[in-house]
Amino acid sequence: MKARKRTARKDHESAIVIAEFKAPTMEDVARAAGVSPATVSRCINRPEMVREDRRLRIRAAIAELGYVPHGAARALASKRSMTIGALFPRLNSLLFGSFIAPLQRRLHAEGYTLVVSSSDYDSATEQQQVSSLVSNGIDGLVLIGTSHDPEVFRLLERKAIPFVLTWSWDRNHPQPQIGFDNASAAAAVASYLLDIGHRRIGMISGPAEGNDRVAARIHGVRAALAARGCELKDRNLVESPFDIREGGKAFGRLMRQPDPPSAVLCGSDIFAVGALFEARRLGLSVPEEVSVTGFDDTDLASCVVPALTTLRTPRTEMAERTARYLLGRLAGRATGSQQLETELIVRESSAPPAG
Amino acid sequence: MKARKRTARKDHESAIVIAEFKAPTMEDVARAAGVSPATVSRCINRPEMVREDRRLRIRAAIAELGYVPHGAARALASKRSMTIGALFPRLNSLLFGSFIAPLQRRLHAEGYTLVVSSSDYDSATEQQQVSSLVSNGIDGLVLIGTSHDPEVFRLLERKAIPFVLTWSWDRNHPQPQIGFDNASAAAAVASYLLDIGHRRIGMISGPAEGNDRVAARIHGVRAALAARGCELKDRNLVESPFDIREGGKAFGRLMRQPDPPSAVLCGSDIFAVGALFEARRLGLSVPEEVSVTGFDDTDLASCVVPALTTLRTPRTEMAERTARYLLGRLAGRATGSQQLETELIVRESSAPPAG
DNA sequence: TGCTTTGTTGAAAGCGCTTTCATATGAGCA
DNA sequence: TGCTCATATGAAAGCGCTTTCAACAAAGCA
Repeated sequence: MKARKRTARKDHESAIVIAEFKAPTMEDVARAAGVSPATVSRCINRPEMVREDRRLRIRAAIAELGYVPHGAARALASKRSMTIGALFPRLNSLLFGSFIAPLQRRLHAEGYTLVVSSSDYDSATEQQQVSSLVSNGIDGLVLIGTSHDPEVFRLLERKAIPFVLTWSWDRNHPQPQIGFDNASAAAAVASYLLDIGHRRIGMISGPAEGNDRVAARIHGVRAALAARGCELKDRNLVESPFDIREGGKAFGRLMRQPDPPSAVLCGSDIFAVGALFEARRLGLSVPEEVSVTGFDDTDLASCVVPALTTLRTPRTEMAERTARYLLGRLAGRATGSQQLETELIVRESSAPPAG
Repeated sequence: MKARKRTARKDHESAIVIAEFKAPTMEDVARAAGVSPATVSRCINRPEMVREDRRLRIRAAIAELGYVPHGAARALASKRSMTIGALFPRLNSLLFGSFIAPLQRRLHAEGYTLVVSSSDYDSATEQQQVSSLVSNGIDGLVLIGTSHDPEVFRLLERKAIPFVLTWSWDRNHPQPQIGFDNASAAAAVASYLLDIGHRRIGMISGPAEGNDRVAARIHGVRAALAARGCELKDRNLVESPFDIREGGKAFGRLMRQPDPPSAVLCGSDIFAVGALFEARRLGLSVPEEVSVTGFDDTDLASCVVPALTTLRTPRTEMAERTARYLLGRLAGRATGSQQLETELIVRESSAPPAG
């Protein structure tokens, strides 16, 4: 297992022998098992092609030498890296448990490694990251939302890398998507609030610029209100960074108006949780004095007191379908876009307006 | 840029010509720029070695062809993949914003890609994941905690892959570490509670098995209590999965005892937040009737009402130092273990016991 | 028995880069 | 002018694998 490196000194000086570890290669395994490297390779990749006795010998040799295949060499020779990339605008906790984790679990089960990175809501960074992922040899890519620089798609198509857009669904978009309709999901929440009697509705939204999901949610709320003869007044729509504390501040701003909304529809559970805490600080009781709704149905939503009325987005299912889609594409199967359903979860934080 | 693939049919049948995209290689760039591939390679990796006029020509060719280097080929030839692995027991939100994100930012700034994965608190999975990471060619590895299978270290040493253990600090551990002393951090919280008069102290802890950080925290609390003539009774120590709701349940169990603790020390902010909500449900006021402390000082800690007294762990600094350490090792610089400081943050959720 | 078919195997040719190594060029100096 | 030295370049040899391809043995068939 050790290779000896001889550093010979001139003439009669003593030779210095340095022992150093050299990672075993496939050739070493082949030699140890008494077969050719080609057979070792087959044994690893398509074991059924190798006769059983040799297979066992090879496996024993692999175990004994502690052989670990060289991924780069493999990728170079086979033209597939067995890694999938996922590029998110930001790596936040919301994503994690419910989307990235199942995605990676599913991919890993098929032998793929998931590489995640973030673009920080910046188009140039996104391009650069996609390029870096492509350079790293990803076999497939998961993107969030529909709005991306055309250059990104050009590169992916050029390299023939399968990709899929998630977290949104837009029937007019040409690219493969696996997501839900943010506009109608948000509209459902708004309609619910209208149904139980609210007319003065406020909204806390993420920054809409460059974020199609956020924009769609705002649009959905506006549409739902308009359909019932209401409107979302500019002063009742406040954009805030995705952060609990900022959500609280936004809520404060909304509620300190002379004629505050009777219900605040939050574009994210993050905001709603912040709003709940802020309401408590302001001495406003939820839902008696003001209703608050969230979006996404994160873990927190059901833990919080009062438990949040929110819109459940099918993140885990989305992750699983995304994995399946990509794996399918990589296996040469053609699959189409998929629209997923969302569900309004009514809990304790919403009620008909007082009076 | 298109390669033409001729599928010739026999004899006089017409030939079918299929145009397909072929990603440009370094050779294509070299040809376009009128130089050799070697020069293109140098232009990418050590631009100062290439004369300016050629450098410009090469860059123009790269841009024009949309050339993206082939990472696997690069890794194979250069023997470095420019990726760093990080293996966590679980990918939870806590880690994300405050540790993984800064780690990846720092590494990315130096041209490295971070690959994260999780072992699910399982030693076999961990080994397998390390092996997979090594196979993927990581140049360095970040591990959490001190307790790992010797096989893991063997493999890393064998392949001469620099690694570092984080989130813990144990002066008796031989491996390079960048972390903090969980035992004394937890002891600090316990001492504080003792200082303000608590004697009946309960603790909600994560599952200690196979988790050296959790074990150290319990140990620290025990030691601090013992030093003041108190003890952590078995019935006052409850282990719970890392989950808000479970934390709440654990709190309920603690408080429903005939002689409940006057302060509950939580081994994680997660538990403390759950405890806060549960207290509200039980009609217990915090801190008047029971003090609650957290651990880590996550975002939530300061947002929650009442704001959490907690122990701040230096996650971001740890990430930065971890990155610096690994980058240093990769640059051939030798660096040592580093112990980081923690800080007790007193907020609203703790007060002297009633009466 | 002679033929085709099926199942296993090894030799060898790359995959797209990096990195010696040798060479060429021009500058610096005497 | 003739020499050395520093600098910039290209040719070519791999990096460790996968994957044709051809070879061969064993099996099936007539």
